[in-house]
Order: sequence, then structure tokens, then C-alpha cells
Amino acid sequence: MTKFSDLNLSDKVLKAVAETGYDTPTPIQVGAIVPALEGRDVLGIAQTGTGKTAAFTLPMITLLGRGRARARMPRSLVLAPTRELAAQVAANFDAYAKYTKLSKALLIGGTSFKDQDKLIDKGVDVLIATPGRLLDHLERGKLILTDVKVMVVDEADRMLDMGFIPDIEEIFKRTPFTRQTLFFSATMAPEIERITNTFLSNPAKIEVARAATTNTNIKQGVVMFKGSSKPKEPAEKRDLLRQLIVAEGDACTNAIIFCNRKSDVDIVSKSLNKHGFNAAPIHGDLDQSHRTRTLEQFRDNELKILVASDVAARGLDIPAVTHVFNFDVPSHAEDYVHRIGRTGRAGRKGTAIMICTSRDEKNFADVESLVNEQIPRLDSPMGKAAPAAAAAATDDAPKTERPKRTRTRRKPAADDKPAADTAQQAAAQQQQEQPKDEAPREAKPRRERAPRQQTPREDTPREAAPQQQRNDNQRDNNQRDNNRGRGGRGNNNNNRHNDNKVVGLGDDTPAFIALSFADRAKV
DNA sequence: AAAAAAC
Repeated sequence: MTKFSDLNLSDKVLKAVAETGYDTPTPIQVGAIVPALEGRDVLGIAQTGTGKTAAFTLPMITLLGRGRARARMPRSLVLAPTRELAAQVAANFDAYAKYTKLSKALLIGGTSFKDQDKLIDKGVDVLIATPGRLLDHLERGKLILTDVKVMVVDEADRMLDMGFIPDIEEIFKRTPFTRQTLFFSATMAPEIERITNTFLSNPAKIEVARAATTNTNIKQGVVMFKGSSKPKEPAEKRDLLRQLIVAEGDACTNAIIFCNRKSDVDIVSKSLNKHGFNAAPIHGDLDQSHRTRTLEQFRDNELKILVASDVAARGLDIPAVTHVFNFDVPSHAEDYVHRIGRTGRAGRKGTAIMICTSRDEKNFADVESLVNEQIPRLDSPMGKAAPAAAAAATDDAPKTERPKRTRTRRKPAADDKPAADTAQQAAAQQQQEQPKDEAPREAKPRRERAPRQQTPREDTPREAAPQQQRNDNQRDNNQRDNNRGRGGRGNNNNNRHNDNKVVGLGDDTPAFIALSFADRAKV
């Protein structure tokens, strides 16, 4: 088997890698490092958690090993979509470059220009940035990209989602075309394809299987939920969430809870705290220092529950997150994969539980169709005792979430069926909808990923034996529920920790990533 | 319908 030491990386890099305790590169690392060291462009199609970050930082550090940066002319550039991701890349860089003299600067918004300017003036070997802040620096004329030898674009598909592609193009245009480009994306949407055709030259193409959904380390489940009434639903949903957390018992040592809206992130976080959970929110409206601090506490295990918007869905690497709860079904199915990918990292076990309301059913169907598997239905821990639970939920409700408007649009009676029925309807409906996957519904992107969904499970038509599957799931659920009584998760629970052999140099899994930002901030 | 990112 290929080792890092077989890869022509510099001794200094190898030494730093060895100290992280890893010796075997992941497929994306092997695939990217070899051509990158030969000076070739690289197009990596891979999710986070596959070891992407090391796949570009290791060869970069090796390539930059000789030579020195001139003032205001960085020798390399890494672009990441969010500030947290950029900070994470910077932390990786620090760890792997510790035996080199390479300098770096992290250019992200929400922080002062002054320190960044100072570093740039001194000259940096590696610039790690979010596009907005980088362009800002460029427009102020303090930064010149004409000496960039290596440029990395990370999470390009997310950049696309966030409307950064014009910015990326602009930045590309300011770098010399002789540069080497390492480009990473989870998908190849047409727009991404266009960019790579324009700015990469004869790239080595590396594609690795989707990380999260095929990741059997992650145990998934969904609870179908309907409130006893429209106005009560939000509080009851939070109650359900609490019960789901409690039901996981000691197996849940820490968790990320994803909500679709920033407002709900705040509400859920407050509510959890009110009920004695150790939770804190993170989303884009909170100022950067707050975000950084919260993330740091979560990494340091001072914070048990991180309530997050999708700012934390992709790429963020916190080792050993045991649970992901989706308070809402993500409206982009793709995000589901990213969210649950925050757990079960680097060979560890993980659990991902989602709450699906009737309004989410369409999105849920999209999720199942994307991951191409049926997510096991879990019985609600509130069960038939819903009224009692609802009553208990009344002491909830932090002030901020009192419904402001009293628009009580009564829904048709059909909606008042018990949740179980709704769940079955959802399942049935979703099965009906399956075949339409072939329908020529507008020639828009989104589907671009279909051809390269190279998972080994073939195109088994799911409607082939739906009833059978449903029964199986039902049985599984019951079993699972029984096990819950003793606070366990079944037999494999015993091995839970023994089994957790950590494998592969996943994105940032090495121990240093668990260090606080303060600790890493040296240099 | 919402999230992210520049001031």
C-alpha cells in the first residue's frame, strides 16, 4: 500500500505528517499529490472528509519549499467559501508546514485589515482567503497576485451556490496563467465545468466516491412529525428534539443540530439551554469573533451541542462528533449529505437523526432520492403520549419565538391525521415519485451529478419491493426502540468505542485540529 | 425560502 513516504513529499512535510500519526494517504491524497508535485493542474472531485485539505496543502508546502516571498506578492493562494473553512485550511497549513519557514496570511472578513495588511507587506508564501475579503484587498491595491505559482480553489461547488463564481473568475484573471491550479469540487455542475475548462490546463482528474451517504459509519434515521396544532407545532418540535437527544443517552457525547433558518438556530439554542442542555448557536449573523469562539468551545468539548445554520454544514471538521440532528430537512438535498458528514468522520461511528414535518415531505423525498436509499423511519419518542408531551412543551417557548402574527389559516381536515399516517403517506408518495427521475424536467443543472454517482449499488429500482423494505425498516425501528430502554443502541453498542479505529488522513482529523484557535494562532 | 460572503 502506498505510504506518504512514497510520494516525493519533502522531508519536512513528511516529518510533520508523521507526527499527526498517519502514514497512509487517502485515495484523493494519492491521486492529487503525485500530479501536483509534477507541477500539473489537478481537478479533484471529492467531498470533504476524504482528505482533500491535505491533498493540496502537502504538495503545496513541498513545492514552495524553496524560494521566498516578496512583499505584497504571495507565492500561492487558497480560496475557500466560508471563513471557518479558510481558518481550517490555515490550521492545516500551520501543522504541516511547522518544519518549514513558510509564512502565511489568513484573509477573511469580519476581522481587521490591519493585521492582514501587515503580513501581506512582509510578504507571504501562502495566502488563504475567502473571495470577498481577497478582492477587497486587491482593490485597495495592496496586494498583487502576479507572483502566484500555485492557486487552490476549494469547495468550488459551494462557491457556485454562494454566487462566488464571478469573483473566482476575477481572481483567476489576476494571477499569471503560468500558475499551477489545484481545483476541488464535490460536483461538476455546468458552470464549474466551464470554469475548469477555462482556467485549468490538461488537469489530472481525480474522483473519489461520495463521502457521506455511502459512509456506512453513519447510522441514519428520520422521525415523521406533526404538531397537535399549527401554533403548537414549533414548541412540540423542540420538545421532540430534546427527547431524541435524551433517547440517545450516553452515546451522544456531542452533537450538531442543523436548522434551515438563522432565526430557528437562535430559538432552538435558547430553548435547549432553557432546558438544561449545553448548547450555543452559530450562523452568519453572529460576529466573527463569536463564531470563532463558539467553534473553539465545541472543539474543546466545553460545548456539547452546536446549533448551526448551513454555515457549518460543509467542510467543518470537528473530530468525534457523535451525533447530527437535522431539526429541519434541508431544502437542498445536497446539504443533507454535507450536514450528516459532520459525523462519522475518519472511520468513527456517527448517528444522524432528522425531523421531518409534513411541510418537509417534498424536500425529504429529494433527500432520499439523492442518497438513493430509504432512510429508516424511527418511531417518535413522544409516541402516543403526544398530548402529555405537548403539555410539557408549554413551559418552553423562549420569548423571541412567540408568533407575532396570528394568521391562523386553517388547513384542510386531511392534515389532522396522526403523524404515523402522514409518515406512511410520505413514504408512499415518495415511492410514487421515484420513477419520474427520468422525466425530462427542464434541462437545468442539479442533475449533473447523476452520471457520476458511481456508488456500487447500481440503479436498483427502489419500487421493486417497496412493501418488503418498509417492513424491514419497521422491524429495525422496533428493535432500535427496545434497545433504547436500556440506554443502548443495540449490540454493536458494546464495540462502539473499541471499534473506532481512526483511519485515513481525513480532511483535518489529525489531533492538532482539536486545538483551540488560540493555540494555533502562533506565528 | 434561506444561507453564505466585503465594507
